[in-house]
Amino acid sequence: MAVMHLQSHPSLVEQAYDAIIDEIADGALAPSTHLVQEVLAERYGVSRQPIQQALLLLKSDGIVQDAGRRGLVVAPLDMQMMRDRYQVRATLDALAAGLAARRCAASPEIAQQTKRQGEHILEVGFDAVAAGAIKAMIAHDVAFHAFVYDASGNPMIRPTAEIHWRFLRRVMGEVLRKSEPPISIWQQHRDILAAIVAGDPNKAEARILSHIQNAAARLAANAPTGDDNAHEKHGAQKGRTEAADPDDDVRLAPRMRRPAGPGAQAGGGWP
Amino acid sequence: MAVMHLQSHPSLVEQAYDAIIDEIADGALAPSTHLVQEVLAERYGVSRQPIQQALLLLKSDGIVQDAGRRGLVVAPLDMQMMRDRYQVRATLDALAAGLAARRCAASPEIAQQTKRQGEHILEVGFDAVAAGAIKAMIAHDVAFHAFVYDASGNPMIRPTAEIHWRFLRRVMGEVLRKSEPPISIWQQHRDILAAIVAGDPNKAEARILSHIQNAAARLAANAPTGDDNAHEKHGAQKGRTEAADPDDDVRLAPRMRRPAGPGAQAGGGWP
DNA sequence: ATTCCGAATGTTGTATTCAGAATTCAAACT
DNA sequence: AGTTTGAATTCTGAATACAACATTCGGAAT
Repeated sequence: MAVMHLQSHPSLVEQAYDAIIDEIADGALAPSTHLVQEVLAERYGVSRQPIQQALLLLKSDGIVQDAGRRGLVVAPLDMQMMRDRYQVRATLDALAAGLAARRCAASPEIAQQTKRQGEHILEVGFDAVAAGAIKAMIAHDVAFHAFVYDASGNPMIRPTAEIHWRFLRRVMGEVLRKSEPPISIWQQHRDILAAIVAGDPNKAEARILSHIQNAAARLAANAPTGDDNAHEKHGAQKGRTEAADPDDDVRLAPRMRRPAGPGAQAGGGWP
Repeated sequence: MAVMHLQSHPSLVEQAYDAIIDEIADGALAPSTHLVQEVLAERYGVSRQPIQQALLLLKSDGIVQDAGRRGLVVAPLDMQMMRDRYQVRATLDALAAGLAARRCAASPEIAQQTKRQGEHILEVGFDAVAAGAIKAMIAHDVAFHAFVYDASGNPMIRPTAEIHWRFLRRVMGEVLRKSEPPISIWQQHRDILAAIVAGDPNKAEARILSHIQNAAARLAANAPTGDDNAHEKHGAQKGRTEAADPDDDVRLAPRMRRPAGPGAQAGGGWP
């Protein structure tokens, strides 16, 4: 791969973190690949120092793990682990959807605003499906669920769930490609949003739960081969005129964030 | 504070991480304290390098945050945030308790083993309450809930919840000290365990939920003063013949862990 | 006296160097 | 031939060095 120079301001550590996790997510760095600091440093045109720090973060996430006595490897993608993470995410999503519904029930203004924001996300989501752009579909899926987390009014839900998204992202592309057209996903999103805006917590929870169980089942059905996979993908994708559209790219929150900005939310007391 | 020398094998980064988070948890480093790498490095007798990396990890946890243009500060302890984290934890604990109950219902052997392990934890927990040892009580409380996470059979729950424990630990001491004797906490633990072993998921979930709501309410009632607090504590505690008993200390999992050891769990497919 | 400019200082991010440990390779020995 | 020892190499963690930038302090100009 060509040497690309990173630039400062988002610190080199953050850039290295993002660059590496992206390469892992889309298979350019296959599971069980040995990661050598020097090699990565050279690839990104920086010293070993920021790479080492980025790897430390990745290791604390569990995205990479130490290999035997020396060095790190890309964590193998373990289907059981993915199911476990889907299950945790389901619980968190249900919590968020329920809270969001309650918030909408409590305040018409919030309901109104939630409706507007949600519908905008739905719109671009449907567009991505229509266009058949896999990466964009993933990005907008992330965006929809992040929207639900935020709509809950509990700012701790999003970062808690994001850890799992970092993993799930590794298999979502595969699943979307193999399974039937994902228009149903966005129909479910539409229904979830409707329940939230209508202020019906039970319905919102139930719908988002079945939505995620659906996704998990789809994963199980299309389980990528145990250890390494997703190789042709990268080559095949290179052809596709490299994402000019800025949201045609999967964006998670930057690794570093402050837990709650001043006045991030008014949040009523928890029942 | 005296210069204490850290030793290698648990890497200096990990040791620094633990040392700093401990000082934050028990108030030796008050909220909003400015953290200067050089100072910490000197205090622990290491170079800036491991300190910088430990701070990076702490920052990614949200335990410290950047202060304006330069430097880091200990995150102020925000009561709203604590409530939000309790809420997330409640959901995760309920998930774990429900799953654990289902597992017990499915297999008498597992139920038996869960019962034995759980009762042992209860025993030492009650002892700690009887002895009135605050730090030990916190440690055993952590141990009980970690036990429930593990009993769920979903190994992703524990690390997800542990993030929140790292914060909650900062206020638990305060709350335990101020509120009525925490014997009721351990009675609740006993009841939760009973429901799990009996294989009753609904009851287990309901009980652990009310247990945590209870704890959150206790926190709200004894909210430490907005920004800085817990100072006499450290001085007063110094007298108490520094924890000879190894579990007389709050132990969370080390920051670095592998997500799922080989054969960590057999875990049946999620419904 | 107050304000503005600039030098001195402090602090961080990044690079480079150093030391120790693990792996590899090869030659020597059985 | 197979095994074993040991030296060269590779790689990581930690220390030190360096450069950019922000803050502070002091003096000069108004």
